[in-house]
Amino acid sequence: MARGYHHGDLRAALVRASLELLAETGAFSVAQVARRLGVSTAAPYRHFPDREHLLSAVAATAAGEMAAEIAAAVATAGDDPVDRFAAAGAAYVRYAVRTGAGFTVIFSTELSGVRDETRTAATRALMEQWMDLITATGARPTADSLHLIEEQIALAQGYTMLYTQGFFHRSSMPLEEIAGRVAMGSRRLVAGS
Amino acid sequence: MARGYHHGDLRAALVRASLELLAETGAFSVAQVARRLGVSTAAPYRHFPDREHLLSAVAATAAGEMAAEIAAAVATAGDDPVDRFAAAGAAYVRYAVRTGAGFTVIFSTELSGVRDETRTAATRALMEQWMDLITATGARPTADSLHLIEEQIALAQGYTMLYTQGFFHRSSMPLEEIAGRVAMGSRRLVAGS
DNA sequence: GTCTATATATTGATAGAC
DNA sequence: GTCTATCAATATATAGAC
Repeated sequence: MARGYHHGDLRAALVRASLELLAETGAFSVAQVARRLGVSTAAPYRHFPDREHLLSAVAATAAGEMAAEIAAAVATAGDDPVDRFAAAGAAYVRYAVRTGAGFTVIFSTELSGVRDETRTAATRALMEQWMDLITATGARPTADSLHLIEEQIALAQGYTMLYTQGFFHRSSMPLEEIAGRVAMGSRRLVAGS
Repeated sequence: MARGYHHGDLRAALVRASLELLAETGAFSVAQVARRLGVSTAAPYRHFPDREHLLSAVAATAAGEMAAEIAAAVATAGDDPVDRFAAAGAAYVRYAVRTGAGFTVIFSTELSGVRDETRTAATRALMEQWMDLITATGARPTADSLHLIEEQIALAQGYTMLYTQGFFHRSSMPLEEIAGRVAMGSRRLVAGS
């Protein structure tokens, strides 16, 4: 990837490289993403009008991937609605830690001014899928389920942040242990509601 | 605060202004803090060797203030250990939202290279105070209490982030409602452990 | 102890060559 | 569709005047 690098699909490569950058540094800049691909800092602006629109495409991709990973985790979790709900929480933290693109990216305030139909469709699908897991546990459709999803997301995102911020000693605390904690906490939340 | 502004205690003022900046923007830069006080961008470097040491002083102050607010909230919560534990969670989210200086600032990875005795003492005192609340609930000293404090912090920090990121509609969701959710969630965590 | 001025780096973004 | 070159903004940090 030295010089004069030409891409078949730079647009998609920019999104992928953005996710890598987020995973490794937690930060995002158009210039760094371009450098990572060996293209000039001007190249991204042929595919996205500005930084926020690239970030929006990243959020859309992350929302889709996260939804897919949650669906896969839920599928192997059996039939018990609580098991499935807990598996979704664990899948969230795995994806968010691995990619650096949790809800802080997917629902970033920086994106509020960007109209992006692909992104809104992806985030809507993600939330609807999640909601279905909750109503399956027997929570009443509106009030209960909204509280429950908020609590689970808060717990999962909180663990994600504590983990990525180094609040836990990562050597003695593998990611799977965090995932297990979130699954366990999710069960308690359902039981208590 | 126009020009030629002279300070009695610029060092303390820099810390305060940093907390204001974090509260308002969620970001931090030495230059913005200096501008906010009407001093040159060079002035802070007479009081702190670099950006990270100022940030460390901010973290130390935040840890002390948060500990004081938690102590005050716990004192008015009565004698029941679970009530007191729940009050601590609510106090955390109030402080973190209001100041922008939750655990992401107090335990920021950017500070790992800064040796600052004042900060480490403040953070140690904060955590010990918090631990005392948990052991009072009857949790076993080591394993249980560590899990419980982590879960509560994750829940509280997760709600803080969802709130500040605008995931909730702030108009229909006042801070006190978030504080109440965290208190309720804390009770469930204790009950389930 | 604060100022002005400056060095250096990085960012987002644009103009114009190829 | 990508490049080189460039601009304006902002950042951290330092040197030297007052």
